[in-house]
Amino acid sequence: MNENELLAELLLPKTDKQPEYYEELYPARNIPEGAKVTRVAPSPTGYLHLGTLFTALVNRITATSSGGVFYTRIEDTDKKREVEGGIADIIGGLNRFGIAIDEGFISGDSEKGEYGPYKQSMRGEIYRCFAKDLIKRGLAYPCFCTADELSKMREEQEKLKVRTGYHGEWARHRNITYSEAKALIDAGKPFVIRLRSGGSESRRVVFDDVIKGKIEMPENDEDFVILKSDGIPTYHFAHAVDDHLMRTTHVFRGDEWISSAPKHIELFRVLGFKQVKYGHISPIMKLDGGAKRKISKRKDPEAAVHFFAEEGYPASAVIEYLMTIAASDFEDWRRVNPDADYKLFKFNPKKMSVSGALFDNDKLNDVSKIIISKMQSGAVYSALCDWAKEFDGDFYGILSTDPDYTAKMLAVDRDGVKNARKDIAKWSEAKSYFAYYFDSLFVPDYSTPERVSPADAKTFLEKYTSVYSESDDRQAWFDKIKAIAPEIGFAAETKEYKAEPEKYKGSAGDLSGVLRLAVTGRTNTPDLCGIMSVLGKEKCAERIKAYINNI
RNA sequence: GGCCCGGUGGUCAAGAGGCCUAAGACACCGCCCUUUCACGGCGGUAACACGAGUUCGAAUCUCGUCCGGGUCACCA
Repeated sequence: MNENELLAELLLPKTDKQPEYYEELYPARNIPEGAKVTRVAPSPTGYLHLGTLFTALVNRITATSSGGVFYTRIEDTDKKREVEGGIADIIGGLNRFGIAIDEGFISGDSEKGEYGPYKQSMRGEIYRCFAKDLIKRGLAYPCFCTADELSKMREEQEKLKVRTGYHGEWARHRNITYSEAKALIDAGKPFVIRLRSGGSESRRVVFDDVIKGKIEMPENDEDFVILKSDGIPTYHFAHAVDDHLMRTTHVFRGDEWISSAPKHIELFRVLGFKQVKYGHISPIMKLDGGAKRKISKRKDPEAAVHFFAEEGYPASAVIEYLMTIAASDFEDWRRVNPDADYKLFKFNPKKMSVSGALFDNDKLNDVSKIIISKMQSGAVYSALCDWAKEFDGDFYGILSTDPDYTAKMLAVDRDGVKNARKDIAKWSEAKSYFAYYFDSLFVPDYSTPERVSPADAKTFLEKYTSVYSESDDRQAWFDKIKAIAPEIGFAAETKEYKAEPEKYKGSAGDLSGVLRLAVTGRTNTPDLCGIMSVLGKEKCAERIKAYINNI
């Protein structure tokens, strides 16, 4: 054995597999030409965040568009930051948003697929095997520096105004010999394994980012850590080993990774792996005061995807909105395919924005309104109840008191209508939106519309009450309003009023405004005729009476 | 500070030297339609960060400035 082999045995004595073993264990995937293999590799240090969902979506749609595979891998190499239940929350969240997972973790505690294990903490031997191989080939070595020594070194570098980091002359253990290492190990000193970088700051690495295009940077020359002192790999090393062995073709990840791409590229090279393609995604931003900044899980409630569930945005609305950010040509496609599943959209990473998009709540609302407006009342009923059950128990109690009534209420202006209303954007708005259907939520408004005096309103409502019949269809219902209009100085037709406004006090439209106010306490509601028929004659009469008595 | 990435209306964005008098969507405003509210239709306000250069011609190419973001860990 030569010195390097001796060192490898000394450092990782129990690791006995060769890289070839894993290469054979995880053969090239049998997928069509051009199919892309992508993944999302969350670290269970918190709950599912918007950025992770967005990244997952982009990876998912890339795989789907190319007939490839999308898998999940858990990056739990940092035990200190791990959060209980994190995996279940993240994977469960992905599931709820309809991000189909072909392989890897499909729930909080189960995985499937031939390329596992899909949790990094279960892959220790694999990393060690590749690290050992690097040591044997003289491309990695142990470093015994303590955190303290490292920070002293850093201070010194800062004082000298040289680039900080463990590189070149500063790489203290770079030339450590077998016997030196052995002495330190025998003395019980902990160590990490560092890459012996062959890079130079004066040379450039160039890579073609599938989103951002050509990126050119100085080579990595840092002897960065690949195996931590507990034998667990750093992100960089795990990324190279895992994505190679799992036969990933494309890695879409947050653009905060751009700066470490040279490290990754060097790793792929020394390990003899085929370089994966990178697509660096710009972060979703948020306006804070006047400044744009990356959405933060600490400051912004919408950073945690849970927020959208609480607000009651349909999961599909959030995805639809994210798609509009992900692909600039998505909305064009949507116009042509208004009802198609977004998964059919052919995603082209070149159409992704290179600068970070500001999270636009107005746009989300609009997208969500469109989605809800297209739902039939049955679907609205179950989605609304599901939401209320979880987030607004009182409202759920109200909704479920009389399911038939609730169903009828939701059908107004929805089922069998050509152009459905774009009204509510999220279920949390429903309570106030539908308030007038329930006495416990109803808030009367005893004002009158602009062109209608309280006296006329009273007269109109008194006349109207005597002729109203619950069985009136829309036409009959409105004919009755029109019949009364001329009796009190209002035009029966809007056109008549507009033609000769001085001749009338207003039009039948204004009078229906009175009726609306009396019955619903609102100036803005869906089809009033439909509402009144759901409410029932008695309830309507009661509200009208109260209104008359109070204006 | 070094190194990267970016900068077109309030927001998302189209744009690959002449087709730009700069598309479309959201928001906002107006009009039309309309029983109300919507939907829909039509229209409007509003942008190439700045400065040099290259070119007959620049939103587009180059350089500089400014501004924003990211990153410089035994975190991912």
